[in-house]
Amino acid sequence: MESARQIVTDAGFEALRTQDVVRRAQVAKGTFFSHFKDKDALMDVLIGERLNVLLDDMEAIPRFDTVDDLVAHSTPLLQFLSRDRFVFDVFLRMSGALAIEDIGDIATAIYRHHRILAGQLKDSPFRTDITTDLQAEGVQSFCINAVALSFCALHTDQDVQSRLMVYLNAWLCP
Amino acid sequence: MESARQIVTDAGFEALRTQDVVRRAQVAKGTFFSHFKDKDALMDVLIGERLNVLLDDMEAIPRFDTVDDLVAHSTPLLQFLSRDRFVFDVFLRMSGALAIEDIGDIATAIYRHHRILAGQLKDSPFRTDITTDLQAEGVQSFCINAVALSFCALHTDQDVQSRLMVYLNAWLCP
DNA sequence: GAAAATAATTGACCGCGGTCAATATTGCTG
DNA sequence: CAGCAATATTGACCGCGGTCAATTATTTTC
Repeated sequence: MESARQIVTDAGFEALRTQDVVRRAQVAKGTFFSHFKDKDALMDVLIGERLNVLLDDMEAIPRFDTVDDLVAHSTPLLQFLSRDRFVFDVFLRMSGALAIEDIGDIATAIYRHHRILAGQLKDSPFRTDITTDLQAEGVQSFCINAVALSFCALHTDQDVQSRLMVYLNAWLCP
Repeated sequence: MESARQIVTDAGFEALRTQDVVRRAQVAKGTFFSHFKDKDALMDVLIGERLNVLLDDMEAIPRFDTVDDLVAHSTPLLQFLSRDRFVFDVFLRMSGALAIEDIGDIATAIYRHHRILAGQLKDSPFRTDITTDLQAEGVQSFCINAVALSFCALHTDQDVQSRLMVYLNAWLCP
């Protein structure tokens, strides 16, 4: 883990090679794969811990007074995901899991994000015709969509935040 | 292309190997990669043509009278995407492109889907406080989200359609 | 403390995507 | 048709993720 973190710091997520990790950690390749199912599993942990740091900050917020407020407090997460296409791809790939036993850190972080959002939305002055759980699911869906479009050459007219703002105004204050 | 289609028909998208494609097509590996940037580019065409068949059907619909109607007519697309995890991963990966010149068939199909939806929503009896363009973007976002959750072991309580129904009722008829 | 059972580690090896210098084919021109 | 340029094709080769039988280390048992 320490070797992997160092490589990511030095050269970025995309440049990480299992060979380099094991060389740095002074172990054999097989040892790596006895600890991690595959390379994605390592990425899952690496990205998961980054997400959890950002979620720690987010958890401290009691509620959102406005949509602007929500978007502002979501910015660190959005920026982390939209900074690196490779990271976003791993994020999408690991966001769900076919079997309970391989639910990883990213998927867990997404549930945590959902719980945090739902809690905060409970005390926020938005629409009341749907549950805060559903509101939170929608917010997450729109966050992903906004980040995804930020990577698309045909959608360079808006940045992630302003796109999310439009979505969430329509979603939370119809 | 013909070789690739045959392999997919016989063994599925995930089992496709460039080696097998070139062997079947009686050409060398290098020839394949002079026609396609990488394997994903081939997948993009293969999946893109499937999507366009489904969109052809969808285009024939004039409008949606209810959310149920919209969901019902979206079912073929949803089922295609949620049938095969590998296909959905490629779909997500190819859904945007960093540069205009590598916008592929899947990304193009997504724009087509958006245009079709926006056109149909124009004549549909849903909310009028936001543009049909924005409505369509939201519908797409929720479709992706519903499919993504269908692959997640923690969300087996609902099927894709009923999940989408909940989303779209909240989105289009607030 | 020796022997047996269990667990951890190793690195040669494989499969597959992708590259590229060499070679063959085609098209063009006088 | 010869000669040249442009284009298409080839397959040996590379990098990297992942496997697994063999080996070494650790724990358990009597």
